[in-house]
Amino acid sequence: MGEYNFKFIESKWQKKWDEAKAFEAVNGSDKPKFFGLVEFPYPSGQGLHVGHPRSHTAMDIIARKRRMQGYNVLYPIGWDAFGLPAENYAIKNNVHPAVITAKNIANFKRQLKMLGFSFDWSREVNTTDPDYYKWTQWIFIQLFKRGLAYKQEMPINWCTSCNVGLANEEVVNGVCERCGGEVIQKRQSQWMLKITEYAQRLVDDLDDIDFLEKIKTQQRNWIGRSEGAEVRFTLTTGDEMTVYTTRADTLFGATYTVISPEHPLIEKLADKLENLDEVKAYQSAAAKKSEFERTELAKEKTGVMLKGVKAINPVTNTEIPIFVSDYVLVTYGTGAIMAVPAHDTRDWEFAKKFDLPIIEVVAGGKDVQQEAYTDVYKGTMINSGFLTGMPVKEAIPAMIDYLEKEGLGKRKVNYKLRDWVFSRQRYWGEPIPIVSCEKCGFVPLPESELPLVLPDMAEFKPGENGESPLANATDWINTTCPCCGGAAKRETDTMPQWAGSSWYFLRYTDAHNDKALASKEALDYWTPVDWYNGGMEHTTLHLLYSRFWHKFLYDIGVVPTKEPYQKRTSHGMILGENGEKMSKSRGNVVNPDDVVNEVGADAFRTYEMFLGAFDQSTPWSQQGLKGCYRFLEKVWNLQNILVDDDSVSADLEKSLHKTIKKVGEDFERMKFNTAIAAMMSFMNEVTKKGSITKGELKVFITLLNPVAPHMTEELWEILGGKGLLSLAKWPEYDPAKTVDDEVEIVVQINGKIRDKAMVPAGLDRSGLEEIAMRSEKIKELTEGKNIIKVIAVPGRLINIVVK
RNA sequence: GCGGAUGUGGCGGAAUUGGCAGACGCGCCAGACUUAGGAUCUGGUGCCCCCGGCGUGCAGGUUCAAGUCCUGUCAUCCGCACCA
Repeated sequence: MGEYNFKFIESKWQKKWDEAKAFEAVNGSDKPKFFGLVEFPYPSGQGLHVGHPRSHTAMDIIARKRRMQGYNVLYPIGWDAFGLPAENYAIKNNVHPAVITAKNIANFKRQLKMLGFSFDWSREVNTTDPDYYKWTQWIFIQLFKRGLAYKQEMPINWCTSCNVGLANEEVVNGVCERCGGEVIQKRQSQWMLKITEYAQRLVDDLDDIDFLEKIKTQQRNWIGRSEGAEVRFTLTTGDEMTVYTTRADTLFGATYTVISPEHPLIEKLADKLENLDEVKAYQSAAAKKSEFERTELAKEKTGVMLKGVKAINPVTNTEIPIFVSDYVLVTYGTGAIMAVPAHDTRDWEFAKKFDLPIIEVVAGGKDVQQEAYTDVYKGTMINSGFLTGMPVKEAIPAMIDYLEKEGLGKRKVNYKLRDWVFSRQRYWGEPIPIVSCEKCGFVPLPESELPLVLPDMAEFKPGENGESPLANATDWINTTCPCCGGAAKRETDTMPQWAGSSWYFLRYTDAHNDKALASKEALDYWTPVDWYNGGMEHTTLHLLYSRFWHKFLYDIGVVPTKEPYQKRTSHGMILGENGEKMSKSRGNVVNPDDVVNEVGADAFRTYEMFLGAFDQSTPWSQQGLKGCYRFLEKVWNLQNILVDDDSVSADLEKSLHKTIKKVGEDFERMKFNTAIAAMMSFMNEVTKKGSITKGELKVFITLLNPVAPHMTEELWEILGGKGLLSLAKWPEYDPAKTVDDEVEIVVQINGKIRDKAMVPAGLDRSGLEEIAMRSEKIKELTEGKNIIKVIAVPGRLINIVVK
């Protein structure tokens, strides 16, 4: 027997799998399908970090097991390759981003191959490939044609030092990620996608899919649905303002109103305002505040009262002041609120600062002069006319009914979700396939002209005024209008990185189709994705965006399902050995290349799955890694005690069947650590026994194969197994052989363990009791005492309660 | 502030419905083999005042029985952050 030479074994089997096309999924198969998905990586210059293999190995285990169970498995991979780091690197080093991206992809590919994942490499996709982004552009055009993509002036992040527009991701703690310069808001025309149109469906359809509950919760919170009412206030000038509230019940307690600094009402009332200068000054001060300052100063309320105009509370008919304050957001509701200081913390703070009246309309809290009482579930209405005496929960609909009847307001649902800012003033992204024509406005390219290829440029620094680098590609920009044939200009903004990743999983089903993003047959067969594992950090970005795009594609008949992913799970982070997040600056980064070089891919994979609970963050441990290597080496060395016999021996049969059951079930629940622990236990038992038959070892390495595929494949060959182990049959267990004939039960007195006994497995309560009472130890301890009660739990314990 | 977690030996972590707390691995201790050991093998390893007690962040409660259920409280991490 040779030594455990993982280097030789691993490259040998990787080559064999490639040659045999062992992991290629089949389109047009009549087998049941399984579509397992992991997030395709952004090919960064740093190469793979240890977080990638955690997710990839987990899904690889599931995919390998499914394959052995007879499924037609699609486990694909690709590259989410547009994005800022490549572009920034390109600017700094004067290399084209395409060059650096190709180099990074080659490195990532080498690393992923070295880890032995059972990806179907024949379906590899790359978001920067024109054959791919042709369809990203195609989807954009469909969105545009249906009014879901529109251009609007929006504030963007502007670095005052680099003189350049920044994506949100580039603004860290309110300053420019690259230079640390101050970031302010600058208005610029931007492409937007109407994700808000799908808000309700994005919430509702969560009920039908199998996502981790915390993922659903996070998406629901992000979408932020709230039910309330819009209420119309008449002003003393005869004008009107509409406010949004979820607490219509408190209208009797509204003692002032507030509008946001950007609210159009200010413009409208301009001539009537006695303190217009003061108001204007406040507006411009608010506009100048950076996002950072606004959140920094969140606690301290500021504002200005509009002089010369008041609002009339529609139920009390009292005149109440109108304030302008930046604690009210123009982007939510109507940009105006009615303030009820007695029952809203923010209004209370504002009222205290400006010395405004606080009127209690819900009784049951503490003194509202001391703090706001905001509980919706308790409390009774007071000082509220026809609502007085009602509990809050009834008063809310009662008030809305009244407002609707009187024509003073109406029911209204609002969402926190905003439309998606889809423009980036950047080079390294998909060009937006729209031209702007003076006569025809925005015109989409005809589909026959796709892909609109990103022009090759030597200079891709962003423009002076926050324009995209593409603004310098004059030959490319100037074109003719597809509609009228006149002179027109191309859109110079590109799409964000989220564009290509919003539909990539669909492309895997039919990766080389040049007629459609994928054929109908392929989509019908493969979608939805059965199981998608990825990081929590994408929950309100990629995961939400791609659900939106998928629903849109469903609406226009491109995909057959409402939801893209049937099941979504998430893995915890791997921390540095010191328990901190891995980062270059902390110097605690573990490089997969080094690990594989030292202990091999199989030990690396095993440790990544063993180091802790899959869904939780856990620190890396070099010693722990060694432990997994030792385990594999011991498995390898079982050859030393091999008995040439294809049957399973009587004394290992039960353990083997129990292990099959445990490993299979634990894999499904992503309890990889306990599955591996069970295999370690089995191996320890074999070692203790001193021998293992060929038959037993074959079953055992089949179980281990999804975790450590190379070594088990080599052993399979040594044992004379037929074909590839990776394509062999997953073992089944006999439930009858997973239960012991005899079990140890404990005998307790008053809940404390006093004795143990081996009893037949099926023994009933009275049988157990009899055995317990016969025990010498128990006799002794219960002597002269009063037995009050005996609790017997078959298969577990007997508890004798004495006094 | 809101939302979501998490808290168990020296360490990473186990523990379906409440039913032997500490599986498995690391580390540590002892022994074996060795010229040698950061190799390998064997045995041991929660704590203590050790014939008996005590132990799952802390304080209570329910129960024959609580890591698990209930009430309160503290700590740490993550996400959102003036959303009316």
